[in-house]
Amino acid sequence: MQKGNENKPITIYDIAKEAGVSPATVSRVITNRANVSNDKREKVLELVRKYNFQPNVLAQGLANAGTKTIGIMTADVRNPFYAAMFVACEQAARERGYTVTLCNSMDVKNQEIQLLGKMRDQRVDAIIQMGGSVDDLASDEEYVEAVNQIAGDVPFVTTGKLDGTGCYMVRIDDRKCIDLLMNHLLDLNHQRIALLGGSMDVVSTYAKYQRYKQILRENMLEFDQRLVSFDKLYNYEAGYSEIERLLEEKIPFSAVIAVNDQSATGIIRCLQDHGYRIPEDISVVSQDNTMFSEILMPKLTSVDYGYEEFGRLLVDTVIALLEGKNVERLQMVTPTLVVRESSGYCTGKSIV
Amino acid sequence: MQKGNENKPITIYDIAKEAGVSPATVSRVITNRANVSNDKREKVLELVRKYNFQPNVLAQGLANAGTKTIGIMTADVRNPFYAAMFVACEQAARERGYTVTLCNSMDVKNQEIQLLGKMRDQRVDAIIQMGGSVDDLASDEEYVEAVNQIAGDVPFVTTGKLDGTGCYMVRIDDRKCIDLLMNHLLDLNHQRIALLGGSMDVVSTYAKYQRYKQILRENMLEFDQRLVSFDKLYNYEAGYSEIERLLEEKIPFSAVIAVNDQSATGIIRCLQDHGYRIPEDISVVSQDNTMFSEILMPKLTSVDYGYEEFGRLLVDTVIALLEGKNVERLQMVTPTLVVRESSGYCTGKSIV
DNA sequence: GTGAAAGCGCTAACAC
DNA sequence: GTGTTAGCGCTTTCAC
Repeated sequence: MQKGNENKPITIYDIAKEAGVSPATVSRVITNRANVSNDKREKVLELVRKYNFQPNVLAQGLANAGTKTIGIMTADVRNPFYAAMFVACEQAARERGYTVTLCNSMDVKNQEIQLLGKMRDQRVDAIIQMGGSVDDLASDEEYVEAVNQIAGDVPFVTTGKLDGTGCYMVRIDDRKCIDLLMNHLLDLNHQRIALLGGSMDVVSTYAKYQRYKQILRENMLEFDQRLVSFDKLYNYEAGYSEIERLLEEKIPFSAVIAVNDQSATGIIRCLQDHGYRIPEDISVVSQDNTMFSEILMPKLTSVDYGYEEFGRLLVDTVIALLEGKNVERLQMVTPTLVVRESSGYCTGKSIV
Repeated sequence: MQKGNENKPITIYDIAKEAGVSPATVSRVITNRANVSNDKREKVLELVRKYNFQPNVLAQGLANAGTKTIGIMTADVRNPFYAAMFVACEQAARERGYTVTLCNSMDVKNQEIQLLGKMRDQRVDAIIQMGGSVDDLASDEEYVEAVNQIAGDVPFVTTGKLDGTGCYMVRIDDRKCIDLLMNHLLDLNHQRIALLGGSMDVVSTYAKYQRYKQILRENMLEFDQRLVSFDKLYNYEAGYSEIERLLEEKIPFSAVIAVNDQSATGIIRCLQDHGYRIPEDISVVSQDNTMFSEILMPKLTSVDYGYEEFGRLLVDTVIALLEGKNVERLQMVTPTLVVRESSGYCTGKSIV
């Protein structure tokens, strides 16, 4: 299968000697960066195939030719959203001849900065960051500085934003997410709709909140501050405690939009713990459409981002940048709605 | 924060010049591989700190000093088990001054072989593989060859096994998993216990099956072939369809051991779809103790592996190997049982 | 204990 | 077009 790995790995010198050309010529054909006569090119290519030759990436990197690797930083791959995104990026990169390398910041800013440094030291060609400081509504100054300094000459693309850094953004259309969800719920006759989980310090959450209010207004529906979360996390517990708050304070509502699938899970559990049926009594819709959506009881109506295309777009953007092409600073990913079991028609005016 | 990154990155030559020593000496102190007089060492160290100097890993790698990176191959990080393991390894590696790099084989053998090659080309110092061909009961010949050839001089450690490769194994004690689960269930008066999901072509699953039969025998309980899965997958669908089979064929049982949390999810959903209550009617216990266990309704009784220590052991093993230490070929991780809501006392002889 | 110098494998001027 | 040569930044003999 693999040949020529018997002893020391093959180098361009070996190829050059056997082909009767200079190492430079070999380099030229494998990098495809200069003209080489057809016969020499063929000869070299033949040997490359024969020995299954792969240029040493370390040497290539050292010689300033780039490492063909993209550094990806997520907040935490254990979150299915990031896992899905990472795999999508990995696949896309693979197809384009790039390698990816992953690190998790665990949402700790110091760690983020350090990892940025690590990536630079590894000479990644570009960096993609998902989650962490790039989600901040107000970009952290120190982090901005770090990115400017460390990733200064390396393309930096993110699913969030980082004011003052010339980073490239590939973002989910947050407004559209809410449009999808609200229209679905309004069609089902819901009027008292909660918006639960998450924090207004996060760009996307804040944008969604704004859109939510706007739609309410457009539909002459009352906006009730108590129905929305302002400074919560994005996990199970946040969902659980927030819905419990509504229940305990007896704030009426018939539907809830969860900030993501994990919080939706907590919301549903709490509702069930309190004896409510979903969607008969209360509808719950969510965002992210991770594996949880399929697996929960009831299955979740959730907004999907098209992970595969999302990842591909991220990687394509990085590569376009690397190739010196002109790229839009901000690109949008359009979400779609996947309707499942957790949302239904609202019969009563509002429950609770 | 970070200093000295203004222009071109600092090199050992810069340090050497400023310290009034030779580059070799600088190298000696940063690698800590030879004796250097105390005053020079101090001087160098001071400058290293001053400039926050980090040696170029590419150059180090090229000079055959290792890259300080561990390649990790999982079947699919979107599986919470692998995600948890990866993060655990990443943390452990970080603490020991190593970097990790992740790739997903998607359980495709050709891909696995290719990725092995990619890792070699990246000059990883060692490889950790979790899932994929290392889970095969009968190791695939072609894959064995690939590992021997490609990863020949690179320490190779896995959570599975690979006969004929001198790989190192850090494995979960499969028998113990079943002991924990069976004892728990037997204590709860269950007699008809199903073993669902997974395939007997997988080492761990097979070992568990053997142990299951043995415990049945020791307790004078009947073994019913129809109660176990032999060639299924490890996902939601597998769980769902297997339990449905039992239901449709009216095979009596009062408890089921799921091969993992994902299949447990399918099992529970199917049971609920058919109107059974858990654990009142049927107990479901699982393995992996991933986030699903906490989040499901009911919460899952599941076997935990101690991800953090597991990851640490994996990484420690790798590093011990790299340091030329003597390491046991096979090390065991001891699982523990986390009892939650999905298992309860069996009142009837057996349900269905 | 310490420096000089060769070499790791590749790329990119620079000649020819 | 193609070869020669000089790095890229580090480690490691080999002398001293």
